[in-house]
Amino acid sequence: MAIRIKDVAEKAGVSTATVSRVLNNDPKIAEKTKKKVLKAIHETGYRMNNVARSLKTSRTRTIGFLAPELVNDFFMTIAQGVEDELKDSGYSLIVCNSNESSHEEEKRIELLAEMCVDGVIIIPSSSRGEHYNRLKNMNIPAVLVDRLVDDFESDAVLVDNLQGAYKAMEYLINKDNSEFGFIGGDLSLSNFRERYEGFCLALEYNNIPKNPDYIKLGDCHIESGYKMMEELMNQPHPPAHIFIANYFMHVGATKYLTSHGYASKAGNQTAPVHIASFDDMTLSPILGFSDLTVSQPMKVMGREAARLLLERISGENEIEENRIVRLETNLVTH
Amino acid sequence: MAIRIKDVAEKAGVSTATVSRVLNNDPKIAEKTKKKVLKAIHETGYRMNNVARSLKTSRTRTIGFLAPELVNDFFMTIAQGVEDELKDSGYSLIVCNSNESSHEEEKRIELLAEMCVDGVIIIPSSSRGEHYNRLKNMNIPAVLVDRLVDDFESDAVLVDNLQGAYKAMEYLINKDNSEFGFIGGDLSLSNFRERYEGFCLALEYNNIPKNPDYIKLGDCHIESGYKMMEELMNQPHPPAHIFIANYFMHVGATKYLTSHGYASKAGNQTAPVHIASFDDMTLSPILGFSDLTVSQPMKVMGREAARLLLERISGENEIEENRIVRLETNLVTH
DNA sequence: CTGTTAGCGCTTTCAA
DNA sequence: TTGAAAGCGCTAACAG
Repeated sequence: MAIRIKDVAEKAGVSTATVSRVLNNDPKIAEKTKKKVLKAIHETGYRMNNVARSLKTSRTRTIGFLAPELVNDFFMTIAQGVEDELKDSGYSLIVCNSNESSHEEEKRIELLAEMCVDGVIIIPSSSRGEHYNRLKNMNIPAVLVDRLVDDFESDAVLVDNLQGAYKAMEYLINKDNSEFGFIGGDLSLSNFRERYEGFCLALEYNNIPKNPDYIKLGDCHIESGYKMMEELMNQPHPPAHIFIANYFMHVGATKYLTSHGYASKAGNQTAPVHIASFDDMTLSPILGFSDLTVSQPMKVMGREAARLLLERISGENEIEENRIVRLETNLVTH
Repeated sequence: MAIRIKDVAEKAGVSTATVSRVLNNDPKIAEKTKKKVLKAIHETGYRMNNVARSLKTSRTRTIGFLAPELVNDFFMTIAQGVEDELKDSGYSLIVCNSNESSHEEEKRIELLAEMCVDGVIIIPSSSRGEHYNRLKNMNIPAVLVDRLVDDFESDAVLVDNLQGAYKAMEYLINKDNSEFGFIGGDLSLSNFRERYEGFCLALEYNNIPKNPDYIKLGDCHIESGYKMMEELMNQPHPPAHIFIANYFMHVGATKYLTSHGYASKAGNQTAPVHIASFDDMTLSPILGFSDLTVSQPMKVMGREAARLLLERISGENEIEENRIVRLETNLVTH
């Protein structure tokens, strides 16, 4: 039905091998033949069948990107970074959704393996990583982004979460060292744990007592942020400053405050709470109650992940050890 | 290197054909043989090579999803809807980014065609659709979502944009029929044009004059929304009510107002402007100055698109005409 | 520089 | 119910 290499060969009066060579930019081909073939390709409207090529070469020139959610600017900005880096490499990205479930994640990985992707970039959906080993068995290189997992070792791109949280806390403490609350995600996830450690360290260093009632752990979603903020504000004496370890929880917390009639900082300084949070997103500037965020270099994270992966795939310099790239965060004031 | 069907066949003491039959749930296979094969599959850790299968069957069981941006909750929620619908069909989704460029879009379509996807769902990046015809040539069914394009006909899933805008305007007008501003995107895009028409119709019907100075057209991004709002507010007599035809422009407009010290509706009604906008997103409730949005059923749009596409792919009932599904919008007050 | 040819791993007639 | 064998469309020795 579709035009095959054979049709082009016949039209150009050459062999299929020659057409294939033209298609693959083989240098040792006569300029004249090349022209002839190119003309035939154009006239027939021939398009490569990548499935056939992949079967032969056992390379698909595709990379899988597995994120816990699609509707998530943080993950998708990282994906965009990956794409940017891949753009000129001839590789294309297959974006998949693990739906925040280890089980779904496992199924997706199987699928990507069956599709014979050349490599995979994963934003882990939990701290469980044992099922990633299927990739190792199949010799498919993987790079983790944002967090590490148990029972699986590979290249990874992370940010300095501890340092980021610490710096933000330092900023808050310098303004006013009263009580500090913390809203965060599951501490079994490496990134959240590190941010919590940064929070604690800053308090310790400044001799500020840590009040357990002020520590609220949820699940890094808007709804959870809302709930955690509610619990915090419903205390007899809520903390004046709150560090939120994740953008979406920050959004949820803001929703709570807004919908309960709290006045934001707009214009006055009588706001009931003062928030600093991890992640600087497009909407961060319009989140009231907050003028400080810890910005992660999302695109760079994606680019780095792609770079590490392409190096593994090309396999030029047999890399033995697992490489962990730690990127710096930036404080952003609004 | 990897285990092939042949290895399994040898282990089980049957032919490759038999293994293949087991793999494909062929009913006419002896229960005993099946058990034997399954055991061998399990013991060898065999995994299907989908590339080889696809070459043979010329079906990849993959669907391409092409959106102008990845970092866009609107597009990604639609993608999520597509995934939801596809979940139990054995098809998987390849999410691609056209980067809001017709040219990139064309390249992506080529790529998807080369990857031999079984169908494509497209959110067009512009009103140009002529390059989509390559899909028709290759007999790859396509479904458009969100907007129509010139020079290409296919199934499509849209919302009733005109009606949505009209309803929102009606709501605003009922509260106070003074001056109305409009901030929107490129009117060559069918969705924005329809929303503009709804805006105009509502004014006409209520005998409210349309002031050309109050009509601002940008490019449906945050920055543009900011700029358009700036232009509106810098007029000697800015309109009191503004309809914004897109969520991201609404965000930008809000950014402008917030960063220029305008007090939002929180608590008082002295806000300088009153905004209604298209799209109801998670953050819509915390956008000040606004208590009304037109909600598009994003997930349903995705599901419908997937449904239409799968019908085309299965090709059971040779559908002749192009089907346009128009979904209703909902007014949401915050 | 170009052609011949042997598969890549799978499915699917056809024959047994 | 199972096996033998012929390809799907492409690439890569190898030979010329």
